Amino acid sequence: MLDVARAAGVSLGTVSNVLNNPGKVAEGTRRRVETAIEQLGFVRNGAARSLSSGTSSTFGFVVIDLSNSFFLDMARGAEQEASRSGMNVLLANADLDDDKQHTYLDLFEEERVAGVLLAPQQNALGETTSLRARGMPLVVLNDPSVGPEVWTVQTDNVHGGHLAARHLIELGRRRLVFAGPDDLTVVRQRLEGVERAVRESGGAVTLERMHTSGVRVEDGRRVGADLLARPARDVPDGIVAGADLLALGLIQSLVVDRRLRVPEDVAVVGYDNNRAAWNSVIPITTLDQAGEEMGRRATQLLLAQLDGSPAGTERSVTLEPFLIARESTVGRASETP
Amino acid sequence: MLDVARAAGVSLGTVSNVLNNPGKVAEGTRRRVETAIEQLGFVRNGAARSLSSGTSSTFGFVVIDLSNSFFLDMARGAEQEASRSGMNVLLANADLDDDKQHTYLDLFEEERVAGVLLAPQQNALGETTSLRARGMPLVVLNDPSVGPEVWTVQTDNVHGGHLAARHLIELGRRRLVFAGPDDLTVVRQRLEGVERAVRESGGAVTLERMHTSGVRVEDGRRVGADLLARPARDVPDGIVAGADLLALGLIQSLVVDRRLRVPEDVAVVGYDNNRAAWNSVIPITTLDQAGEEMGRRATQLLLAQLDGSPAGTERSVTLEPFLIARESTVGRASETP
DNA sequence: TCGGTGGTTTGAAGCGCTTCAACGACCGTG
DNA sequence: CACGGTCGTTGAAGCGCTTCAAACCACCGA
Repeated sequence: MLDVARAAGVSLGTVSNVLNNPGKVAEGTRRRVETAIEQLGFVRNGAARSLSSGTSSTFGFVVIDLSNSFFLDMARGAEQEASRSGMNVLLANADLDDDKQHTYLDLFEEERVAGVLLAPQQNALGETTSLRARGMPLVVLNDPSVGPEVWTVQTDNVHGGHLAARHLIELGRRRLVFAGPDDLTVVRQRLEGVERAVRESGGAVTLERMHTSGVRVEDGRRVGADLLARPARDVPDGIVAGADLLALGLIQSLVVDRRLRVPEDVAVVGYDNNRAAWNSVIPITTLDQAGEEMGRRATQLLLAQLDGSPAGTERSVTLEPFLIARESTVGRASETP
Repeated sequence: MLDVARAAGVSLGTVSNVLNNPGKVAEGTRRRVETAIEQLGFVRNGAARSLSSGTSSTFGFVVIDLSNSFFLDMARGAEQEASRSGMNVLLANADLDDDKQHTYLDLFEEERVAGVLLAPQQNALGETTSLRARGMPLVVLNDPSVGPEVWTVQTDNVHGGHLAARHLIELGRRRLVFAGPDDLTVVRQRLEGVERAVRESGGAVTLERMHTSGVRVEDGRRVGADLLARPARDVPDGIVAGADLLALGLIQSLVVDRRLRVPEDVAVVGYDNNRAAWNSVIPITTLDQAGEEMGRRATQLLLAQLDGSPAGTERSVTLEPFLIARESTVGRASETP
């Protein structure tokens, strides 16, 4: 920077002003400095800048699994919102590994980013509190298990489950199945919503719980094989899958076998609006959690924290998921993309 | 850090040594310092560290489109390799936007990361040279259009196309189609390989070129619709799709229609080994480009640059893609997962 | 007793920037 | 003509760390 100053015949402070408060510098001087910067190919040292000013223009986003398009949507939303305020978002993929999640949170803390977003494995409580303790602005996305002192953005999974089941019931389905694993809070909440919808039907609708060991495509295929092995009277006419990949595998096994038609015999609803859902042979009706919107809102909360949020600011945002009806429940005709 | 020093009754330099050269510090002293660090919840300031030492422990990876699992694989591989040397990888998603790509490259340069990985939109030449000019270590992945002065990791697309076509020919297919857009260098190279394989067959095999406007699922469905509209004698018995999503859409439209069976009537080969390929109703035979391996090798090149690479070091790595045979060509029996 | 030795610890000099009090030149005003 | 105000500009004081020459301190063998 000193070189630039010399080349332009001004002092260090002036160069700094050109960079940070161009308004304060006289037209001619500014132009001279800019030319010098250009010619010397000067790029200011961000480390020095943030050390000196104590601020940074980047947010860190630790994502537990970027291969899930839901999380990537969040990242995209965060990026959008951040760039509106001249901020950047750097991503760290924890790849389903708790240690990595930890490592990256530490890294962002060391680097003194302006704030941290975290879309964690379930139950990130331990780490998040230690960050907050050091006063690093933090927003947690999609983790229902954190305490009220943490700023969060979530979706209402119970409501989503309710919507899914009601959709099937309104289509005339009476024997429902909920398929999914036991060990994910969000899946349990979705089930809760389904159960409520069934209860509200006043006995007209039955619900069976099918357990899977995870939410992968294979788990879904296994559910499909199970259904195909049943006598006709035990086959449900509507299924809510705990996640899209599950629904995808299920539908695939039915489509290949061809004895049970989707949606004529069995209507299927997924959850997440994963890319997988729209790329399926039979596009899957699903609950959109508006990942981008979550990312945007989370970033807004982060910005609010930076501005020394007014005391009354709400720390927690809950978004309502909405149903996207596709072929897997309503058939080809009335598809809404 | 001064607080830590005082709390432990030592000098600043000693605390720094505990952090960076623990071997140099006497057992007892070290323990005292560590306790103090623990108690005060001290986290060293990365900005100051990298300003002072002139080094950083993080790499920046600018990815043109993280929603493509191929690129995510690269990121995963880079991460693996980097962590073996105690480095971290921060991701920036350009989201198919050239400006963002530019912005993030600038950001990483400002932040003085230890090195930059770039998996660009085609033809990133302009930017990469400006980075190299400033001496920032850089490795470009998967862009055939950069010059020889840039360190790169690539795959041999011509060879991949050749493998794909040979696979079909060996299965007895004689009327081939190559489907894909014109405007992607990598796709053109794949076509080149296919053409060579056809030429090598000495006239026994015919090749038709079908143009698509992109490499999305819809483009593939359109190809499928086109085939279905043809009289039987004009239907190919083998198709090489320029990318997996294309193959996916194609297969879907055939599966739903059911007049053409895959692979009995038409065998389909994709390219990329995208997640979409293995999650397809009929798992897709595809060419794996070993994204993780690319990420690992790229990181190795970066590390080599940091170590002041010995003069003779190869600057460019080309990996051979390999074929993964799945149902879409070999049917259910002989699937290799 | 004394210089030598090697393992530890110290403290001051930066790293490249931002910030801010202070300075100077110039203007309009009383 | 002196004076207070403005607008631009300057330069020095840090920001929190690493680095490294120098100091220190037993302890050893001569």
